[in-house]
Amino acid sequence: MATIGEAARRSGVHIETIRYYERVGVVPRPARTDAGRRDYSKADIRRLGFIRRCRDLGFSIADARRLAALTSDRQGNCPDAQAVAETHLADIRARMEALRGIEAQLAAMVENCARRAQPCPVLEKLEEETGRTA
Amino acid sequence: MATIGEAARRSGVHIETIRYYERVGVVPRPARTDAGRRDYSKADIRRLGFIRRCRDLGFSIADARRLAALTSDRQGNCPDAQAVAETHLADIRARMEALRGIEAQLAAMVENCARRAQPCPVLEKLEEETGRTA
DNA sequence: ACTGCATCCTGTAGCCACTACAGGAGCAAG
DNA sequence: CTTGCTCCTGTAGTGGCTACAGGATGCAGT
Repeated sequence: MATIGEAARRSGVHIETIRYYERVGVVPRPARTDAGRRDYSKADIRRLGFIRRCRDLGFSIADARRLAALTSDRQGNCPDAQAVAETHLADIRARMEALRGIEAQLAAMVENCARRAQPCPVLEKLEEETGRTA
Repeated sequence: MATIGEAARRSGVHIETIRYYERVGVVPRPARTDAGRRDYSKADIRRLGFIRRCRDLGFSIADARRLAALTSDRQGNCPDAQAVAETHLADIRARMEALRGIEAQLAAMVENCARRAQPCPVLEKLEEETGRTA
């Protein structure tokens, strides 16, 4: 059993974030000491680490909650976990695609700047009358 | 001179977003009709389109405001616009890098799922005791 | 026993860039 | 004159934290 500070150190989740996770129900409420302080079990701390790894991989809190709920019976729910991961992977790839497009446009603008083009290529491009990109 | 609805259609910025932009001061307050309705000039609408193109390229509102302020005297301020664009480009590239790492990890997990690995590779990976990725 | 500091508690407000109402007023066509 | 569209203001919600304010507790050193 550990204080919130120890749980934070061991799980890699900030104290304030741990309390936030508790508030939104993505981690269960831990035990309390007689004085009313949070008291974390090893399982609690493992759960915090699980959520952090989900977040590091870009999963939403809602997805992290879903994935955590699947950890109880592993075998049967693998298709569910796989579906969550695949949907997220598709989303990540879409975001990369969008960034690639932006990157290309910005790179072109900056390159024209380097060529000392006149007038300013950045502002020229932004003043262009275009339809929506998105 | 145009209503907010026309300005929205022509600039590609939603009505609610236009009012939001006015509130945060990234576009100037437009004229008003006698009845108190917003009345947009061509310059106003151009400015809205400018801001939208900035946002489409991922610039923050603060950057969009800075860039818009530079449009008055073009030649002299090109280095300023270039600096804003270059900083943003670096940020975009960093984000792409982060997504690439995530994409690789997710792709590996999902691929193992396809191989019918046991136990569930997605949950296994998330339960690993790791140091922080970020 | 007392002092001082670290850590903990709750609750609230701020961040970004919108988005979604609620509740009301005007305006143009049939 | 009614219907339905657009417009107005103001406020609250989204996600995922982060940063206080203002107080209580715990523990080490003297």
